[in-house]
Amino acid sequence: MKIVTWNVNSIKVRLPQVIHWLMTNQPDVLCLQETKLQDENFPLAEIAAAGYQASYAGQKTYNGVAVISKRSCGEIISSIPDLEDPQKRVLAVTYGDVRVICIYVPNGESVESEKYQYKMKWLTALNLWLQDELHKHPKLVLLGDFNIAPEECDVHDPELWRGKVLFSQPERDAFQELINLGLVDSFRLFNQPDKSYTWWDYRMMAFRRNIGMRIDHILLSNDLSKVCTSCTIDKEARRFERPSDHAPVTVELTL
DNA sequence: ATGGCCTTTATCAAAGGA
Repeated sequence: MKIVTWNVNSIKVRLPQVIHWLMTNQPDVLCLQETKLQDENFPLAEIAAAGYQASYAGQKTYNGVAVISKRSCGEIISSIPDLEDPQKRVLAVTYGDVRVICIYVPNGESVESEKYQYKMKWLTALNLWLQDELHKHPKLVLLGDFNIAPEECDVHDPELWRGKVLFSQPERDAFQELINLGLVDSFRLFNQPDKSYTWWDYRMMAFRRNIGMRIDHILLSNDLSKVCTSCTIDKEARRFERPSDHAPVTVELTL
């Protein structure tokens, strides 16, 4: 089973790339963030023509998540219970006994901003909800754009980013608290190239200079980490014409 | 080096992203 996360930064603009990527890579499940469309505008027909189904929770202009898959899913949840939040950032679906939770964690803007407070509150609510989800679903995948670089090696210049949003200690602690629930960062189960990142700023020729951060993650419950055979970042997608600023991340599970 | 780019909605820029 091949499961992928990709922040596409507008499904409308990136649709040709998403279709191309689906046809080329044939994942079982592709989770998208920042679709930036209302549900009535979701390009279901084009995705169906590629042989896939889709569930989605979108809004105008901002945020929005979707899960595209070959199989139909059950048990959909599109918000964190017990969190009052109009922003569309969560989509949980089930395939057999595998729970897939696609998330788009708030960016936070800067550590001084109200958006940072919202981010931290959001992460606390996510953690509480995940405790329940893990009890209900021992085979669980939590994946998406976390907007957190967990370790020094996940940042091109840790000294420059120390204490800054995406790499501040409270955010890194919140990430660790998710790990402490019994989740594993699948990327670090395997030897990886140095300076592996999933996001590069559009500016400053950042991609060409590999000035990036690893902020998109696939966390696996213990049951699934045992059957994980790879986790890879597809840098080729960042080289596409008119690319997203994020690259897709893929895990393979022997299920 | 604090900004350069991209997307959206809406004008003759602004907001948000990370």
